[in-house]
Amino acid sequence: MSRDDPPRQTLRVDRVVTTALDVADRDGLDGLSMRALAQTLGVVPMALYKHVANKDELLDGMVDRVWAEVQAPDPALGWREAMRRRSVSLRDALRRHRWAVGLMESRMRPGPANLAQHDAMMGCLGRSGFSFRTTVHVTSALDAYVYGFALQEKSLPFGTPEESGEAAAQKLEATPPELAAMFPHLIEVVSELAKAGYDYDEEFLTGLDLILDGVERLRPEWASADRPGE
Amino acid sequence: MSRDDPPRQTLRVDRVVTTALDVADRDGLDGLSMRALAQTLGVVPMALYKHVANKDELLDGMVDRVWAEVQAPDPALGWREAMRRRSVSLRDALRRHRWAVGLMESRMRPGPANLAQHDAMMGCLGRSGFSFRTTVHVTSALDAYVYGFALQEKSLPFGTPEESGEAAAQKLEATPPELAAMFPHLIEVVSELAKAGYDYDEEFLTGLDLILDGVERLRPEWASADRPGE
DNA sequence: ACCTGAACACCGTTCAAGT
DNA sequence: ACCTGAACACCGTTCAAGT
Repeated sequence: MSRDDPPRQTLRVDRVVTTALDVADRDGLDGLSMRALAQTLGVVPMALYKHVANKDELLDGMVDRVWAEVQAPDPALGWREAMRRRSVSLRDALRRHRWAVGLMESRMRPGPANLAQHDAMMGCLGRSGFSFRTTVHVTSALDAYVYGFALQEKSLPFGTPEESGEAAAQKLEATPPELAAMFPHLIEVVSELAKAGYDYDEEFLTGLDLILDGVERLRPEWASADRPGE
Repeated sequence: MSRDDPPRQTLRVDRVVTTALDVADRDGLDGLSMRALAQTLGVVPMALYKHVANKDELLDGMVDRVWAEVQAPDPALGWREAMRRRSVSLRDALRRHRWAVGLMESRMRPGPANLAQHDAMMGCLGRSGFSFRTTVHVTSALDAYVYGFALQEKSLPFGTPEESGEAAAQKLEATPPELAAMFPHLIEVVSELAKAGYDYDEEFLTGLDLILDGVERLRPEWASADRPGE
Protein backbone atom coordinates (compact mmCIF):
# COMPACT_ATOMS: atom_id res chain seq x y z
CA MET A 1 0.00 0.00 0.00
CA SER A 2 2.65 2.54 -0.88
CA ARG A 3 -0.01 4.52 -2.64
CA ASP A 4 0.51 7.97 -1.20
CA ASP A 5 4.15 8.51 -0.30
CA PRO A 6 5.66 10.35 -3.28
CA PRO A 7 3.28 12.68 -5.10
CA ARG A 8 5.02 11.86 -8.36
CA GLN A 9 3.79 8.29 -8.03
CA THR A 10 0.14 9.25 -7.90
CA LEU A 11 0.65 11.56 -10.80
CA ARG A 12 1.96 8.70 -12.87
CA VAL A 13 -0.95 6.43 -12.04
CA ASP A 14 -3.32 9.19 -13.05
CA ARG A 15 -1.58 9.58 -16.35
CA VAL A 16 -1.72 5.86 -16.99
CA VAL A 17 -5.46 5.74 -16.26
CA THR A 18 -6.17 8.87 -18.27
CA THR A 19 -4.36 7.48 -21.27
CA ALA A 20 -6.12 4.15 -20.83
CA LEU A 21 -9.47 5.96 -21.01
CA ASP A 22 -8.38 7.68 -24.20
CA VAL A 23 -7.28 4.44 -25.79
CA ALA A 24 -10.49 2.63 -24.80
CA ASP A 25 -12.65 5.51 -26.02
CA ARG A 26 -10.90 5.40 -29.35
CA ASP A 27 -10.23 1.68 -29.89
CA GLY A 28 -12.72 -0.02 -27.60
CA LEU A 29 -12.00 -2.40 -24.77
CA ASP A 30 -10.48 -4.91 -27.18
CA GLY A 31 -8.04 -2.29 -28.39
CA LEU A 32 -6.88 -1.60 -24.86
CA SER A 33 -4.06 -4.03 -24.27
CA MET A 34 -1.33 -3.43 -21.74
CA ARG A 35 1.06 -3.48 -24.64
CA ALA A 36 -0.87 -0.96 -26.72
CA LEU A 37 -1.29 1.29 -23.70
CA ALA A 38 2.41 1.12 -22.96
CA GLN A 39 3.24 2.04 -26.51
CA THR A 40 0.90 5.05 -26.38
CA LEU A 41 2.70 6.14 -23.22
CA GLY A 42 6.05 5.63 -24.94
CA VAL A 43 7.17 3.00 -22.52
CA VAL A 44 7.81 -0.72 -22.45
CA PRO A 45 4.81 -2.86 -21.37
CA MET A 46 6.37 -3.94 -18.10
CA ALA A 47 6.80 -0.37 -16.91
CA LEU A 48 3.03 -0.19 -16.34
CA TYR A 49 3.19 -2.78 -13.63
CA LYS A 50 4.95 -0.33 -11.32
CA HIS A 51 1.79 1.80 -11.34
CA VAL A 52 -1.02 -0.73 -11.48
CA ALA A 53 -0.92 -4.21 -10.05
CA ASN A 54 -2.53 -5.72 -13.12
CA LYS A 55 -5.04 -5.02 -15.85
CA ASP A 56 -7.97 -5.54 -13.52
CA GLU A 57 -6.79 -2.78 -11.20
CA LEU A 58 -6.37 -0.55 -14.24
CA LEU A 59 -9.99 -1.22 -15.21
CA ASP A 60 -11.07 -0.42 -11.64
CA GLY A 61 -9.42 2.94 -11.96
CA MET A 62 -10.95 3.61 -15.36
CA VAL A 63 -14.44 2.75 -14.19
CA ASP A 64 -14.17 5.05 -11.20
CA ARG A 65 -13.17 7.85 -13.54
CA VAL A 66 -16.41 7.34 -15.38
CA TRP A 67 -18.33 7.37 -12.10
CA ALA A 68 -16.67 10.66 -11.28
CA GLU A 69 -18.16 12.12 -14.46
CA VAL A 70 -21.69 11.27 -13.36
CA GLN A 71 -23.52 14.19 -11.79
CA ALA A 72 -24.70 13.27 -8.29
CA PRO A 73 -28.42 13.82 -7.61
CA ASP A 74 -29.03 17.24 -6.10
CA PRO A 75 -31.70 17.02 -3.36
CA ALA A 76 -32.38 20.72 -3.76
CA LEU A 77 -34.11 19.92 -7.03
CA GLY A 78 -36.69 17.60 -5.48
CA TRP A 79 -36.33 13.87 -5.85
CA ARG A 80 -37.89 13.57 -9.27
CA GLU A 81 -35.82 16.15 -11.07
CA ALA A 82 -32.74 14.99 -9.17
CA MET A 83 -33.25 11.38 -10.29
CA ARG A 84 -34.03 12.49 -13.81
CA ARG A 85 -30.87 14.54 -14.19
CA ARG A 86 -28.62 11.97 -12.63
CA SER A 87 -30.05 9.31 -14.98
CA VAL A 88 -29.44 11.53 -17.98
CA SER A 89 -25.95 12.23 -16.71
CA LEU A 90 -25.23 8.52 -16.29
CA ARG A 91 -26.42 7.78 -19.81
CA ASP A 92 -24.29 10.61 -21.16
CA ALA A 93 -21.22 9.26 -19.41
CA LEU A 94 -21.91 5.81 -20.81
CA ARG A 95 -22.20 7.28 -24.27
CA ARG A 96 -18.87 9.01 -23.95
CA HIS A 97 -17.31 5.76 -22.74
CA ARG A 98 -19.13 2.95 -24.48
CA TRP A 99 -16.64 0.37 -23.28
CA ALA A 100 -17.73 1.05 -19.69
CA VAL A 101 -21.36 -0.10 -19.86
CA GLY A 102 -20.69 -3.67 -18.83
CA LEU A 103 -18.17 -2.75 -16.17
CA MET A 104 -19.88 -0.11 -14.04
CA GLU A 105 -21.56 -2.54 -11.67
CA SER A 106 -19.26 -5.50 -11.98
CA ARG A 107 -16.22 -4.21 -10.14
CA MET A 108 -15.61 -6.05 -6.92
CA ARG A 109 -13.78 -3.13 -5.34
CA PRO A 110 -15.92 -0.08 -6.05
CA GLY A 111 -13.90 3.10 -6.08
CA PRO A 112 -14.54 6.29 -4.13
CA ALA A 113 -16.47 8.03 -6.90
CA ASN A 114 -18.71 4.99 -7.26
CA LEU A 115 -19.40 4.90 -3.51
CA ALA A 116 -19.98 8.64 -3.35
CA GLN A 117 -22.44 8.43 -6.24
CA HIS A 118 -24.46 5.64 -4.65
CA ASP A 119 -24.36 7.33 -1.27
CA ALA A 120 -25.79 10.47 -2.84
CA MET A 121 -28.56 8.40 -4.44
CA MET A 122 -29.53 6.79 -1.16
CA GLY A 123 -29.31 10.10 0.66
CA CYS A 124 -31.44 11.95 -1.85
CA LEU A 125 -34.18 9.33 -1.87
CA GLY A 126 -34.18 8.82 1.88
CA ARG A 127 -34.44 12.55 2.51
CA SER A 128 -37.38 12.71 0.11
CA GLY A 129 -39.42 10.33 2.22
CA PHE A 130 -38.81 7.06 0.44
CA SER A 131 -38.66 4.04 2.69
CA PHE A 132 -35.67 1.76 2.66
CA ARG A 133 -37.52 -0.78 0.52
CA THR A 134 -38.72 1.79 -1.95
CA THR A 135 -35.32 3.43 -2.17
CA VAL A 136 -33.90 0.11 -3.26
CA HIS A 137 -36.71 -0.42 -5.77
CA VAL A 138 -36.24 3.00 -7.30
CA THR A 139 -32.48 2.67 -7.62
CA SER A 140 -32.78 -0.79 -9.09
CA ALA A 141 -35.41 0.14 -11.67
CA LEU A 142 -33.73 3.36 -12.76
CA ASP A 143 -30.24 1.93 -12.96
CA ALA A 144 -31.41 -1.17 -14.81
CA TYR A 145 -33.15 1.03 -17.34
CA VAL A 146 -30.18 3.31 -17.90
CA TYR A 147 -27.67 0.47 -18.19
CA GLY A 148 -29.92 -1.49 -20.50
CA PHE A 149 -30.61 1.51 -22.68
CA ALA A 150 -26.91 2.31 -22.89
CA LEU A 151 -26.20 -1.31 -23.72
CA GLN A 152 -28.59 -1.28 -26.67
CA GLU A 153 -27.50 2.12 -27.80
CA LYS A 154 -23.87 1.15 -27.72
CA SER A 155 -24.10 -1.20 -30.65
CA LEU A 156 -26.79 0.39 -32.77
CA PRO A 157 -25.92 2.51 -35.79
CA PHE A 158 -25.90 5.67 -33.74
CA GLY A 159 -26.22 9.27 -34.73
CA THR A 160 -29.06 11.55 -35.70
CA PRO A 161 -32.63 10.37 -36.32
CA GLU A 162 -31.99 10.96 -40.02
CA GLU A 163 -28.96 8.68 -40.00
CA SER A 164 -30.77 5.89 -38.23
CA GLY A 165 -33.73 6.25 -40.57
CA GLU A 166 -31.33 5.94 -43.45
CA ALA A 167 -29.78 2.84 -41.88
CA ALA A 168 -33.22 1.28 -41.42
CA ALA A 169 -34.06 2.00 -45.06
CA GLN A 170 -30.88 0.33 -46.24
CA LYS A 171 -31.48 -2.68 -44.03
CA LEU A 172 -34.97 -2.93 -45.45
CA GLU A 173 -33.77 -2.78 -49.00
CA ALA A 174 -31.18 -5.46 -48.37
CA THR A 175 -33.79 -7.85 -46.95
CA PRO A 176 -34.70 -10.63 -49.39
CA PRO A 177 -38.48 -10.83 -49.96
CA GLU A 178 -38.83 -14.37 -48.66
CA LEU A 179 -37.31 -13.26 -45.35
CA ALA A 180 -39.55 -10.21 -45.24
CA ALA A 181 -42.58 -12.45 -45.71
CA MET A 182 -41.62 -14.42 -42.62
CA PHE A 183 -41.49 -11.41 -40.34
CA PRO A 184 -44.20 -9.02 -41.51
CA HIS A 185 -44.68 -7.13 -38.25
CA LEU A 186 -41.00 -6.50 -37.83
CA ILE A 187 -40.71 -5.31 -41.42
CA GLU A 188 -43.61 -2.95 -40.86
CA VAL A 189 -42.00 -1.34 -37.84
CA VAL A 190 -38.63 -1.06 -39.53
CA SER A 191 -40.16 0.62 -42.56
CA GLU A 192 -41.94 3.09 -40.29
CA LEU A 193 -38.57 3.77 -38.66
CA ALA A 194 -37.02 4.24 -42.07
CA LYS A 195 -39.56 6.97 -42.76
CA ALA A 196 -39.66 8.63 -39.37
CA GLY A 197 -36.13 8.07 -38.12
CA TYR A 198 -35.25 7.06 -34.59
CA ASP A 199 -34.51 9.64 -31.96
CA TYR A 200 -32.53 7.98 -29.17
CA ASP A 201 -32.70 11.00 -26.91
CA GLU A 202 -36.46 11.18 -27.13
CA GLU A 203 -36.75 7.43 -26.69
CA PHE A 204 -34.57 7.51 -23.59
CA LEU A 205 -36.51 10.32 -21.98
CA THR A 206 -39.88 8.72 -22.73
CA GLY A 207 -38.93 5.55 -20.92
CA LEU A 208 -37.27 7.46 -18.12
CA ASP A 209 -40.35 9.59 -17.48
CA LEU A 210 -42.53 6.51 -17.65
CA ILE A 211 -40.50 4.97 -14.85
CA LEU A 212 -40.44 8.17 -12.82
CA ASP A 213 -44.24 8.30 -13.09
CA GLY A 214 -44.34 4.81 -11.69
CA VAL A 215 -41.96 5.74 -8.89
CA GLU A 216 -44.17 8.63 -7.94
CA ARG A 217 -46.92 6.17 -7.14
CA LEU A 218 -44.59 4.16 -4.90
CA ARG A 219 -43.98 7.14 -2.66
CA PRO A 220 -45.60 7.35 0.74
CA GLU A 221 -48.26 10.03 0.93
CA TRP A 222 -46.97 11.69 4.08
CA ALA A 223 -44.04 13.04 2.08
CA SER A 224 -46.19 14.78 -0.46
CA ALA A 225 -44.32 18.08 -0.55
CA ASP A 226 -42.37 17.76 -3.76
CA ARG A 227 -39.86 20.43 -2.91
CA PRO A 228 -36.94 19.44 -0.69
CA GLY A 229 -36.85 21.06 2.75
CA GLU A 230 -35.75 17.75 4.34
CA MET B 1 -23.34 -20.79 -48.67
CA SER B 2 -23.05 -24.56 -48.57
CA ARG B 3 -25.12 -24.55 -45.41
CA ASP B 4 -27.74 -27.14 -46.23
CA ASP B 5 -26.36 -29.73 -48.62
CA PRO B 6 -25.21 -32.60 -46.42
CA PRO B 7 -27.23 -33.08 -43.24
CA ARG B 8 -24.12 -34.28 -41.46
CA GLN B 9 -22.63 -30.84 -41.91
CA THR B 10 -25.47 -29.05 -40.13
CA LEU B 11 -25.35 -31.63 -37.41
CA ARG B 12 -21.73 -30.84 -36.80
CA VAL B 13 -22.29 -27.11 -36.63
CA ASP B 14 -25.05 -27.70 -34.14
CA ARG B 15 -22.78 -29.78 -32.00
CA VAL B 16 -20.08 -27.14 -32.09
CA VAL B 17 -22.52 -24.42 -31.04
CA THR B 18 -24.10 -26.58 -28.36
CA THR B 19 -20.74 -27.38 -26.87
CA ALA B 20 -19.73 -23.74 -27.08
CA LEU B 21 -22.82 -22.83 -25.03
CA ASP B 22 -21.87 -25.41 -22.43
CA VAL B 23 -18.33 -24.13 -22.19
CA ALA B 24 -19.44 -20.50 -21.93
CA ASP B 25 -22.07 -21.35 -19.31
CA ARG B 26 -19.43 -23.09 -17.26
CA ASP B 27 -16.32 -20.98 -17.83
CA GLY B 28 -17.68 -17.65 -18.99
CA LEU B 29 -16.96 -15.88 -22.23
CA ASP B 30 -13.30 -15.57 -21.33
CA GLY B 31 -13.07 -19.30 -20.90
CA LEU B 32 -14.48 -19.88 -24.34
CA SER B 33 -11.48 -19.91 -26.64
CA MET B 34 -11.45 -21.69 -29.96
CA ARG B 35 -8.68 -23.82 -28.56
CA ALA B 36 -10.56 -24.73 -25.38
CA LEU B 37 -13.70 -25.48 -27.37
CA ALA B 38 -11.76 -27.69 -29.73
CA GLN B 39 -10.26 -29.60 -26.87
CA THR B 40 -13.71 -30.15 -25.33
CA LEU B 41 -14.82 -31.53 -28.68
CA GLY B 42 -11.75 -33.74 -28.80
CA VAL B 43 -10.44 -32.15 -31.94
CA VAL B 44 -7.61 -29.91 -33.02
CA PRO B 45 -8.41 -26.13 -32.98
CA MET B 46 -8.28 -25.76 -36.74
CA ALA B 47 -10.97 -28.38 -37.29
CA LEU B 48 -13.55 -25.87 -36.02
CA TYR B 49 -12.96 -23.58 -38.95
CA LYS B 50 -14.64 -26.04 -41.29
CA HIS B 51 -17.91 -25.49 -39.42
CA VAL B 52 -17.80 -21.84 -38.47
CA ALA B 53 -16.05 -19.13 -40.44
CA ASN B 54 -14.58 -17.56 -37.33
CA LYS B 55 -15.26 -16.91 -33.67
CA ASP B 56 -17.70 -14.13 -34.44
CA GLU B 57 -19.92 -16.45 -36.45
CA LEU B 58 -19.77 -18.90 -33.59
CA LEU B 59 -20.99 -16.19 -31.22
CA ASP B 60 -23.79 -15.35 -33.65
CA GLY B 61 -24.95 -18.94 -33.47
CA MET B 62 -24.70 -19.05 -29.70
CA VAL B 63 -26.71 -15.86 -29.27
CA ASP B 64 -29.47 -17.13 -31.53
CA ARG B 65 -29.68 -20.26 -29.43
CA VAL B 66 -30.38 -18.08 -26.43
CA TRP B 67 -33.03 -16.19 -28.37
CA ALA B 68 -34.65 -19.50 -29.21
CA GLU B 69 -35.03 -20.16 -25.49
CA VAL B 70 -37.01 -16.98 -24.96
CA GLN B 71 -40.76 -17.54 -24.90
CA ALA B 72 -42.44 -15.41 -27.54
CA PRO B 73 -45.29 -13.20 -26.32
CA ASP B 74 -48.63 -14.93 -26.67
CA PRO B 75 -51.30 -12.47 -27.87
CA ALA B 76 -54.00 -14.76 -26.48
CA LEU B 77 -52.96 -13.65 -23.00
CA GLY B 78 -53.63 -9.98 -23.61
CA TRP B 79 -50.74 -7.60 -24.18
CA ARG B 80 -49.89 -7.01 -20.55
CA GLU B 81 -49.58 -10.59 -19.46
CA ALA B 82 -47.88 -11.45 -22.74
CA MET B 83 -45.25 -8.74 -22.24
CA ARG B 84 -44.81 -9.71 -18.63
CA ARG B 85 -44.18 -13.36 -19.36
CA ARG B 86 -41.86 -12.71 -22.25
CA SER B 87 -39.82 -10.29 -20.07
CA VAL B 88 -39.56 -12.89 -17.33
CA SER B 89 -38.58 -15.47 -19.91
CA LEU B 90 -35.89 -13.21 -21.32
CA ARG B 91 -34.47 -12.57 -17.89
CA ASP B 92 -34.48 -16.30 -17.14
CA ALA B 93 -32.60 -17.03 -20.34
CA LEU B 94 -30.04 -14.36 -19.47
CA ARG B 95 -29.60 -15.90 -16.06
CA ARG B 96 -28.97 -19.31 -17.54
CA HIS B 97 -26.45 -17.79 -19.96
CA ARG B 98 -24.83 -14.89 -18.14
CA TRP B 99 -22.20 -14.46 -20.84
CA ALA B 100 -24.96 -13.52 -23.31
CA VAL B 101 -26.21 -10.31 -21.71
CA GLY B 102 -23.90 -8.00 -23.60
CA LEU B 103 -24.29 -9.82 -26.90
CA MET B 104 -28.04 -10.15 -27.44
CA GLU B 105 -28.49 -6.83 -29.19
CA SER B 106 -25.02 -6.29 -30.56
CA ARG B 107 -24.94 -8.90 -33.30
CA MET B 108 -24.84 -7.36 -36.72
CA ARG B 109 -26.46 -10.36 -38.37
CA PRO B 110 -29.44 -11.25 -36.17
CA GLY B 111 -30.37 -14.91 -36.46
CA PRO B 112 -33.80 -16.38 -37.25
CA ALA B 113 -34.81 -16.87 -33.60
CA ASN B 114 -33.90 -13.26 -32.87
CA LEU B 115 -35.97 -12.01 -35.80
CA ALA B 116 -38.89 -14.27 -34.93
CA GLN B 117 -38.84 -13.04 -31.35
CA HIS B 118 -38.89 -9.39 -32.32
CA ASP B 119 -41.53 -10.02 -34.96
CA ALA B 120 -43.74 -11.63 -32.32
CA MET B 121 -43.22 -8.59 -30.06
CA MET B 122 -44.24 -6.15 -32.76
CA GLY B 123 -47.15 -8.32 -33.80
CA CYS B 124 -48.47 -8.71 -30.28
CA LEU B 125 -48.32 -5.01 -29.50
CA GLY B 126 -49.71 -3.91 -32.84
CA ARG B 127 -52.64 -6.30 -32.53
CA SER B 128 -53.35 -4.91 -29.08
CA GLY B 129 -53.93 -1.42 -30.41
CA PHE B 130 -50.57 0.17 -29.79
CA SER B 131 -49.51 2.69 -32.40
CA PHE B 132 -46.21 2.32 -34.20
CA ARG B 133 -44.61 4.96 -31.98
CA THR B 134 -45.89 3.43 -28.80
CA THR B 135 -44.90 -0.05 -29.85
CA VAL B 136 -41.35 1.16 -30.22
CA HIS B 137 -41.46 2.93 -26.86
CA VAL B 138 -42.75 -0.13 -25.08
CA THR B 139 -40.21 -2.47 -26.61
CA SER B 140 -37.40 -0.07 -25.88
CA ALA B 141 -38.34 0.51 -22.25
CA LEU B 142 -39.01 -3.14 -21.45
CA ASP B 143 -35.93 -4.48 -23.17
CA ALA B 144 -33.68 -1.84 -21.65
CA TYR B 145 -35.01 -2.74 -18.23
CA VAL B 146 -34.54 -6.48 -18.67
CA TYR B 147 -31.04 -6.17 -20.13
CA GLY B 148 -29.97 -3.72 -17.47
CA PHE B 149 -31.37 -5.83 -14.68
CA ALA B 150 -29.65 -8.91 -16.05
CA LEU B 151 -26.43 -6.95 -16.37
CA GLN B 152 -26.48 -5.95 -12.71
CA GLU B 153 -27.61 -9.35 -11.57
CA LYS B 154 -24.89 -11.07 -13.53
CA SER B 155 -22.08 -9.80 -11.35
CA LEU B 156 -23.72 -9.55 -7.95
CA PRO B 157 -23.20 -12.22 -5.32
CA PHE B 158 -26.23 -14.11 -6.47
CA GLY B 159 -28.38 -16.67 -4.75
CA THR B 160 -31.13 -16.62 -2.18
CA PRO B 161 -32.13 -13.51 -0.21
CA GLU B 162 -30.45 -15.09 2.80
CA GLU B 163 -27.17 -15.48 0.95
CA SER B 164 -27.17 -11.92 -0.30
CA GLY B 165 -28.07 -10.66 3.17
CA GLU B 166 -25.12 -12.60 4.49
CA ALA B 167 -22.88 -11.10 1.81
CA ALA B 168 -24.06 -7.60 2.71
CA ALA B 169 -23.34 -8.26 6.37
CA GLN B 170 -19.82 -9.40 5.60
CA LYS B 171 -19.19 -6.42 3.38
CA LEU B 172 -20.40 -4.18 6.16
CA GLU B 173 -18.16 -5.78 8.73
CA ALA B 174 -15.15 -5.46 6.45
CA THR B 175 -15.72 -1.74 5.96
CA PRO B 176 -13.27 0.41 7.93
CA PRO B 177 -15.09 2.96 10.14
CA GLU B 178 -13.53 6.00 8.47
CA LEU B 179 -14.93 4.83 5.15
CA ALA B 180 -18.34 4.14 6.68
CA ALA B 181 -18.37 7.69 8.05
CA MET B 182 -17.92 9.06 4.55
CA PHE B 183 -20.92 7.26 3.09
CA PRO B 184 -23.56 7.14 5.83
CA HIS B 185 -26.61 6.72 3.59
CA LEU B 186 -25.06 3.90 1.66
CA ILE B 187 -24.05 2.15 4.87
CA GLU B 188 -27.56 2.50 6.18
CA VAL B 189 -29.09 0.85 3.15
CA VAL B 190 -26.53 -1.92 3.10
CA SER B 191 -27.14 -2.69 6.76
CA GLU B 192 -30.87 -2.85 6.09
CA LEU B 193 -30.12 -5.26 3.27
CA ALA B 194 -27.96 -7.31 5.59
CA LYS B 195 -30.94 -7.69 7.90
CA ALA B 196 -33.68 -8.16 5.33
CA GLY B 197 -31.82 -9.88 2.50
CA TYR B 198 -32.26 -9.04 -1.14
CA ASP B 199 -34.78 -10.87 -3.27
CA TYR B 200 -33.81 -10.46 -6.93
CA ASP B 201 -36.98 -12.07 -8.22
CA GLU B 202 -39.19 -9.74 -6.23
CA GLU B 203 -37.06 -6.77 -7.22
CA PHE B 204 -37.26 -7.67 -10.88
CA LEU B 205 -41.03 -8.08 -10.84
CA THR B 206 -41.57 -4.84 -8.93
CA GLY B 207 -39.73 -2.83 -11.56
CA LEU B 208 -41.35 -4.77 -14.37
CA ASP B 209 -44.86 -4.12 -13.09
CA LEU B 210 -43.99 -0.49 -12.54
CA ILE B 211 -43.07 -0.18 -16.19
CA LEU B 212 -46.12 -2.13 -17.35
CA ASP B 213 -48.30 0.26 -15.33
CA GLY B 214 -46.68 3.11 -17.18
CA VAL B 215 -47.20 1.41 -20.52
CA GLU B 216 -50.87 0.98 -19.76
CA ARG B 217 -51.20 4.74 -19.64
CA LEU B 218 -49.53 5.07 -23.05
CA ARG B 219 -52.20 2.99 -24.68
CA PRO B 220 -54.85 4.59 -26.83
CA GLU B 221 -58.28 4.50 -25.23
CA TRP B 222 -60.08 3.08 -28.23
CA ALA B 223 -58.34 -0.24 -27.63
CA SER B 224 -59.64 -0.61 -24.11
CA ALA B 225 -60.70 -4.26 -24.30
CA ASP B 226 -57.88 -5.97 -22.48
CA ARG B 227 -58.55 -9.39 -23.91
CA PRO B 228 -57.19 -10.13 -27.37
CA GLY B 229 -59.73 -10.91 -30.10
CA GLU B 230 -57.73 -8.84 -32.61
C1' DA C 1 12.68 3.99 -7.28
C1' DC C 2 11.85 3.12 -11.66
C1' DC C 3 12.55 0.86 -16.24
C1' DT C 4 14.02 -3.10 -19.28
C1' DG C 5 14.45 -7.80 -22.02
C1' DA C 6 13.73 -12.34 -22.27
C1' DA C 7 10.58 -15.72 -21.41
C1' DC C 8 6.08 -18.43 -20.43
C1' DA C 9 1.65 -19.81 -21.34
C1' DC C 10 -1.84 -18.29 -23.70
C1' DC C 11 -4.92 -16.10 -27.95
C1' DG C 12 -7.41 -16.17 -33.18
C1' DT C 13 -6.32 -17.34 -37.58
C1' DT C 14 -3.66 -18.51 -42.21
C1' DC C 15 -1.55 -21.67 -45.05
C1' DA C 16 0.13 -25.83 -46.89
C1' DA C 17 -0.42 -30.61 -46.32
C1' DG C 18 -2.26 -34.72 -45.28
C1' DT C 19 -6.34 -38.64 -45.60
C1' DA D 1 -14.87 -33.59 -47.50
C1' DC D 2 -12.77 -33.26 -43.47
C1' DC D 3 -8.76 -33.02 -40.24
C1' DT D 4 -3.85 -31.76 -39.03
C1' DG D 5 0.82 -29.23 -37.77
C1' DA D 6 3.55 -25.54 -38.09
C1' DA D 7 3.61 -20.82 -38.04
C1' DC D 8 2.35 -15.68 -37.37
C1' DA D 9 1.12 -11.89 -34.84
C1' DC D 10 -0.85 -11.08 -30.91
C1' DC D 11 -2.19 -11.41 -25.38
C1' DG D 12 -1.20 -10.70 -19.71
C1' DT D 13 2.22 -11.46 -16.59
C1' DT D 14 6.69 -13.30 -14.02
C1' DC D 15 11.33 -13.01 -13.14
C1' DA D 16 15.95 -11.51 -13.10
C1' DA D 17 18.54 -7.71 -14.23
C1' DG D 18 19.79 -3.28 -15.18
C1' DT D 19 20.20 2.21 -13.79
